[in-house]
Amino acid sequence: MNAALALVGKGRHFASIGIREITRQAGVVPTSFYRHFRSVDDLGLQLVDELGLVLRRMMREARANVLHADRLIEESVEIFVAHAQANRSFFLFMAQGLAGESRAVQEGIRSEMRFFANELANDLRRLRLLENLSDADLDMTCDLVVRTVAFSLADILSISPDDDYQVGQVRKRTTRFLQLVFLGAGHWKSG
Amino acid sequence: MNAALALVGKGRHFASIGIREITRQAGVVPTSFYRHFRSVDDLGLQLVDELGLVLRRMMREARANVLHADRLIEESVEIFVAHAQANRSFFLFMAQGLAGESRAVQEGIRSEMRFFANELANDLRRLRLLENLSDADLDMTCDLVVRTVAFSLADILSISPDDDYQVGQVRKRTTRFLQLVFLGAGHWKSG
DNA sequence: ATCTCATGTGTACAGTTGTTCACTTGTGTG
DNA sequence: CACACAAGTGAACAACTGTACACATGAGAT
Repeated sequence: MNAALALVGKGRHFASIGIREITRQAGVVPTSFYRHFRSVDDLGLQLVDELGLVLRRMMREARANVLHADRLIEESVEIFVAHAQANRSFFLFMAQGLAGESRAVQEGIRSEMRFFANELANDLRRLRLLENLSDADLDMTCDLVVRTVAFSLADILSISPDDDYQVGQVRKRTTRFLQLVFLGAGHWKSG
Repeated sequence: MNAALALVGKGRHFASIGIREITRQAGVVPTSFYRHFRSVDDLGLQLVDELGLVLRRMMREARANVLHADRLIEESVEIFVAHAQANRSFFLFMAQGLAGESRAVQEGIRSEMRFFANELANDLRRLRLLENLSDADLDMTCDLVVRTVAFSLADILSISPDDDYQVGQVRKRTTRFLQLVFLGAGHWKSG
């Protein structure tokens, strides 16, 4: 799995990676692959599971470190960007998988995003934010938030992590996007 | 190019398609490929150009047919969904290319999206909508709108075009997303 | 001390890939 | 009519692919 991720991190697309390539990167003979996975798609599914762990770690850190309610968005975006850079290959895999070749992987990633959106909705309820929204509308808003952040992934991953200026730009833009969405949500009248 | 699109439409990922596969689908001998393209990436770039035409046609139709300013969002979404279904393979290619393997294709698609966002901003200015926004903030808003719509692509493309119920759901959700964004934009104070 | 079993190895095979080269063929232009 | 030329052909190549099978090895349990 690390080998596959490494290849993705080097710019390859998951859909174009083969068994031999993976085992070569892992420093192991091709036949060994079958000791662990039925196919490359199977490996992909297990990667999705691990991606879930990465996302959960990120959420936990966000919950622990976002202290000032008034800077909630900025700080969350900052944590997100930091995690995206620290787990570059994982998030590359995620971005690829969303429109990937394996229906199962696609569905898995989407399911992780739904989970993430649900958790976000719960957090907002707990913080007593956006109480003007019905449950369905809150879910809708969180869905939009998660999508927006996910799209920023593409921005982050396509620039160099060292380019502080560009990273700052992405961070600023993502923050504005979310502020806009929350502003809209604050004025939304459910029903 | 049609052959490549057809393969994408059948569920293959562009990054995993080879020359022989394309020519086989086209009913032509592999060597013929080189008469037209330097490489598969080259073909991808030309597909991006054609994608640009598709998008422009869509914009033109939207401008011609969106009559009632108060139903602007709904009607635009409807036209978008219709085009996404009518050009399924093209939009699949677009979704794949966003996180694809070829940097050039990636950049091309992004550039098309920027163009689209700019045109949208111009239209809104012409319609005297969102006049409370500075130019930069209007651009930002349009960027968010285009991203949101692009993400809905993934939803549309992953369901069957015949499943009217699901298509309706996607249409409704996308409309809500955009209403939320525009509501936020309407209350946004530039500067 | 022996057995089990997860992991890895080596060899093999048939099928596929990208690319090359010299060739045919049809079509429009001078 | 002759010619140029864009488009397609067929054979060939070495490199690579997925997968099968029998075999090695080392660690933990009995």
